Amino acid sequence: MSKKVRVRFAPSPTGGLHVGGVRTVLFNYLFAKHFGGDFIVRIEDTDQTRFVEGAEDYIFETLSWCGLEPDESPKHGGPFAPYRQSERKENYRAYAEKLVQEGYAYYAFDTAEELDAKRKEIPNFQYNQSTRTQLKNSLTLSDDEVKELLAANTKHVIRIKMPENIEVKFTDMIRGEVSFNSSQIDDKVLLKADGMPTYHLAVVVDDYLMQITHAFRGEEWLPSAPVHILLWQYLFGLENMPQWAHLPLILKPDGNGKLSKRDGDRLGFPVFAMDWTDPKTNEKTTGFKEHGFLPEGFVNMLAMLGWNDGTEQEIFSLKELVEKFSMEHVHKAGAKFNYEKAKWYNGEWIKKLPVSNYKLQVKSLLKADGIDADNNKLEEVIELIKDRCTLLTDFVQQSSFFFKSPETIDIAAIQPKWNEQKNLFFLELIREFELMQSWNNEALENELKELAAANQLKPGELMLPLRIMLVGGKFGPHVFNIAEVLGKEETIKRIKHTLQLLTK
RNA sequence: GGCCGGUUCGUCUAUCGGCUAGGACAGCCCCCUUUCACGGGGCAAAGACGGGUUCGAUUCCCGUACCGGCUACCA
Repeated sequence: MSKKVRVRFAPSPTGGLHVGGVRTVLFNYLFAKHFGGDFIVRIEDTDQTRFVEGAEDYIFETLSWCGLEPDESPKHGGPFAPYRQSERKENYRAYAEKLVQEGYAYYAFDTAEELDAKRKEIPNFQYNQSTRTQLKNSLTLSDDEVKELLAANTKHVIRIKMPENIEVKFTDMIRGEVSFNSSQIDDKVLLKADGMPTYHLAVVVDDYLMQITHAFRGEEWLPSAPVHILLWQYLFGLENMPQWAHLPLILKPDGNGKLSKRDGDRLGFPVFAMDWTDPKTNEKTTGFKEHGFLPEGFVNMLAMLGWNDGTEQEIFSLKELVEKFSMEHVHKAGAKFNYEKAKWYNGEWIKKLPVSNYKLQVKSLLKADGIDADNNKLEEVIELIKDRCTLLTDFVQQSSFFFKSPETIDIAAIQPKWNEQKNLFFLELIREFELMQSWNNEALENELKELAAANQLKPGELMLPLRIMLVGGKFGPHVFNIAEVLGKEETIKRIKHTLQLLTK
């Protein structure tokens, strides 16, 4: 590669960032960093009617959380500023005018209402080479009429004049050669009546101006690729065009079709990376982060949705992904999103990462549940239970009994086999526990076993009742580990409490 | 409808003409565990269909079917 690799992610700030979007960012980032290149974020806010307050900040917060920091962006600055298309508005008109002068585009004066009416009247109406001769534009109007309209500041757009019957082809990094016949493509608007460019013009101009070498985007863009190819040819030369890669789509888990926010709501899993509240409707959508995902797990899961390293390895850190990423192993077909597998990746990272990486998050999760956990004790507890958690939020349920007495005791689990002999045993156990000098896992286990033997009871009959007394239910790590962390006083208190419930 | 893309176990995927089609998630069974998980072992489960090309096709070509994307002065 002769030129420095430069890629861009070009979101429009219209709402929360969806997994498909983050995956596009990820592949951009991995590709750029693999080749020591730059990762640029450019905000495509050319549609002022769809602007949503806060969406841009949200995008950057999401990227930070994922560990995918841009090298250049409106937030990070850079030599090609500004990075917001609304602030680059002045750039575009000249290119559109140049296209008109050279005969590759034309002015169109039809109003949106007129075109809407056409669409109602004619099914599948398109503004294209067969219909443009009957519409109000600089191809049908005389030069004088056009000049007059322009001089009178008549609202108008600039449309590309699609050539007749030529093959437009390009080589996609993922799909190989893709070709289109220009006769099938309509005369897309390049410059809107408000003077803003459409995506089609803006993406070409800015990719050129920002010296983008490789352009990744979702597969839904494939049909408009020929428009972009032609613009490159007319404006900057095909030899300067970035290499395109159209990424496969992320599909809904059931049925078919693109994954949407609605699917998550319907099926009960997140679709956005982080919580997003729509400022207009106040509708809140929860994200992977708040669902208890670690950025490592989230990124790992996303990377494996459409890529593999050619081996059977599935767990990768970001650093490893950067090292190993290659376009040859990007899958062509769309992938159905599988939340169970997503959680598995996260569970693997919970087990793999040092507790210090996520201790603070668990702490605040507990706090939200009314538990103020001491740091040292929390770390001890997390070590004990992390193997049984796949989401950070699981820690609350799995650890709350370490910090406060269980709210409910599953007495039904011990009552059927409960008798006076066991009652006496536990009373005796309390006395023995009170006398113990060293309060630890093994000592406690030995104590219980010895006492059981002396009373001709099987330890197995006593372990479950003890667990229920301390935990409240049939779950959690080794019961003596729990007792050790709980300490003498609390352990005895909980045994006494349940004993009371049982003798009622 | 038109154009473009896609098609290997239920799901994510490996295979770059030699396959007893491998792995992972989910499922089922067993072991470990005096709870629940984790972990270990095992079982079950796939090349859409039809034609070519070839000694040999999951792999290459063509057609069909099915699925998806696009078809805005939205990105």
